[in-house]
Amino acid sequence: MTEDWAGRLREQGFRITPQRQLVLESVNSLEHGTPEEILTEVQRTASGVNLSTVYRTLEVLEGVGLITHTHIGHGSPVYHSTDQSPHLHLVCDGCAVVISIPAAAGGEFAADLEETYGFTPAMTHMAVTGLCKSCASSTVVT
Amino acid sequence: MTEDWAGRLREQGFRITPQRQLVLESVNSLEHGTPEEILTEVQRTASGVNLSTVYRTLEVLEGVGLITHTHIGHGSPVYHSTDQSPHLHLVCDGCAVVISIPAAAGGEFAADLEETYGFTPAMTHMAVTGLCKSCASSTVVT
DNA sequence: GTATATGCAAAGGGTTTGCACGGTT
DNA sequence: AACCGTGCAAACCCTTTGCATATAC
Repeated sequence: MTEDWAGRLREQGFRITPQRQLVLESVNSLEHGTPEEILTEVQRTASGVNLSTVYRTLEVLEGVGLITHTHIGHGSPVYHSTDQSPHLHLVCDGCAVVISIPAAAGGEFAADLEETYGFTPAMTHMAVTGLCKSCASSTVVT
Repeated sequence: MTEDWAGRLREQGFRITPQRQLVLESVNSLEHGTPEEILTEVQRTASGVNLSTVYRTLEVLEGVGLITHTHIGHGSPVYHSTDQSPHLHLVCDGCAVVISIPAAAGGEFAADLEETYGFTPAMTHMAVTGLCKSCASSTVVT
């Protein structure tokens, strides 16, 4: 975990609270946790913490750059520490498995979009959906 | 609009109703409409149509292959006719503009994912977020 | 006539917000 | 002591569902 997470918060005028520490630790340990999952993890240590606190805390932690989130399909976004090396998410529409791959894998595509359309993609922010190997071979087309 | 939309529905055992026609027409004319927007458009002709009907109808129309949807960030998905040539969506985080580009633009990237990870992406299903040219140059980083 | 589609209203998931209390600084 | 952060509950948005009625076939 970012060693100076507390300093990071203080610098920007935020206070250090047990909730913030616990949420940050949970984001780290879960790796791809939704707010609900993060709450559950936090509550293993501090059962009184509220879901709204988790949402507010995630916003703060993201604001100071300690975490980011990715939209992985229809449900809640998932959060991860910015300690992790930047990665893209491949989400299988069949079995919902999430494959993380180095952000560099999208480098050429990103450069292309930049050049051709003047658009600077943040490809880590939205997952790429599709079918994983096993689901592609056993696909049932409705 | 797909000339034989009615046949397409009938073939699969669905009935032809004014609502289905109106929803399909609205999806066509709006090009990137959310369910709510589609309802509003439909209601210009038939004010009594209900939002739940729109949802159910979109599901049916997508099921028979007349329309598809794309997730464009946090809000509701947007629907488009399958008559349109397949395209990717670039969505600006700054001004929310949606740029449609030929699906072919992602071909190399897709081939790469396939080869390296055995993953077959459906890149038209999730938008690519990022910053458009003008927002990239005037970025206010909070 | 029969089964499907619709309208309505209620319920459901996920997220945000107002407010008073409690904790950090 | 002042102010920020939290818990709680209510509100909110989007979507789905149960049910009785209406409609396409």
